[in-house]
Amino acid sequence: MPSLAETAGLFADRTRSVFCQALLDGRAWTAGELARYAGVRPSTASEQLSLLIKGGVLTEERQGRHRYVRLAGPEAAALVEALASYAPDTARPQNLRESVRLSAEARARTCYDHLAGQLGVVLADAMIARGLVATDSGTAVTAAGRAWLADALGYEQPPGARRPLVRNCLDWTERRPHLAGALGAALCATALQRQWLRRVGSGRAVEVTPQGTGAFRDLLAVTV
Amino acid sequence: MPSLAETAGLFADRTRSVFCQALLDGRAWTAGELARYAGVRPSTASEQLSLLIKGGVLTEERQGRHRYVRLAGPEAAALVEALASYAPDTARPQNLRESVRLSAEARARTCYDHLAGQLGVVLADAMIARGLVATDSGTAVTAAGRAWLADALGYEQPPGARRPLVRNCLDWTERRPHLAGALGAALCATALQRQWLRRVGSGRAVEVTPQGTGAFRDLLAVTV
DNA sequence: GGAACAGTTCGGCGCCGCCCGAACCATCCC
DNA sequence: GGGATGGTTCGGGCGGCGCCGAACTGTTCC
Repeated sequence: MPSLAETAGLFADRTRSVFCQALLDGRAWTAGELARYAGVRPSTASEQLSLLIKGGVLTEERQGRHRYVRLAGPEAAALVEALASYAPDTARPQNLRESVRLSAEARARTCYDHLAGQLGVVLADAMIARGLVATDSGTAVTAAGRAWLADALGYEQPPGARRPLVRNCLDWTERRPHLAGALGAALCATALQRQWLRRVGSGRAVEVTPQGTGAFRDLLAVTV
Repeated sequence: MPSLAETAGLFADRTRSVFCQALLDGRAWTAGELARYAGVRPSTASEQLSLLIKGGVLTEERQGRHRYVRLAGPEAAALVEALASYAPDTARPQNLRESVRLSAEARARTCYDHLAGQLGVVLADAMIARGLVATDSGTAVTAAGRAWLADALGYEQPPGARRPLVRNCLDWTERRPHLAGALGAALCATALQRQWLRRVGSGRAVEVTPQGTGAFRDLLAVTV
């Protein structure tokens, strides 16, 4: 059994922590993707990934010449989330503000590059209900979904893209899946850019703006 | 807002992690006590404590020439617990075993050097009910409690001891207090030594042995 | 005032950890 | 087979961090 210091040490490095936060989307990334994303050489990424795997934070899956890694499980993800969202609130008195922040994050927050919290779950439900995403065999974007994506968000999947368009990401507060993947990321980016959402406070919480309420109703027939 | 790596770095050191685990008992320790406990010089302890305070993990309270520190709050304690109890379970398939481990820890586990979980709470209730511990003004061991402690556990408070005999420690799973302090530590140590309890698995879970069931019934009139 | 004690600050030392480049292995594709 | 690509291993360099001892400040007690 590892000591507290050993476990913490796994995350106490910029590169490794960036890896873990990227993997919070639940996907399996290749070593090269992570290296480029974190801005380090492949050799460095390889070493750091091996440490995280040995420490039980990640698991790997070899396919041909690729090395896919993902978070080892919900506990690992919860640990990453807890460490990432730990806010010191050095001045204890304002418990009120702290609880406001936490409930704001429960309502709607970003989960690395897509949306989570109640908002993320509601949007995922709506897209499934409207037939934009199919869940019968795994998770896939339907033809209607692709059209919607191009039409509503102006997003076309770049040719040769590795990242799947859509992927379930279990929400650690809601315990229900929301949508990650390129679709989730595009939706989140568009919503922030067009000011359907704006970030509140210094954390990861977001809130729906008035025009956002209208946009989400028009696009997905949901009230948020 | 601190980065994941910064937050993790606060715990990624042997000395600082030992401090945090000691403070899991909910008490306020002085800088000198922690230094002796961790086996480092006072100057080192002073520096490391300042880092933990600046990082929002601990809070300090100066009284005369003493510097008392304690965990900053439940979130900090939860983080320490999560990091300390993170078990890799590298082989993912056995989700069953994992859930068994977690429920075993909820029933009965060690909280650094004393007992927590449902078992810890039940024992604390029994000791209060039998008048061994008084909770009217703070928490204190009664005369009967001292006699019981000497008689049942063979424990005498060493002269000049700093550590209080008993102290409430809020349980993060039960949300109710159990007993920490020298009493809790002595009880836990005795129970393990006399095989009233034994550790199960590689985590912090313990289970009550058959002779333990009898011992706890005889000592405290509780069935566990 | 003087002595004992708790804690802090500072300089310096040693080690460990992160990163890179280069060389190397394996896989895929033509 | 040959070339391109993904990944690993190894040696080396550099920086930072944790530790200590020594000197200092502040508190308590006689």
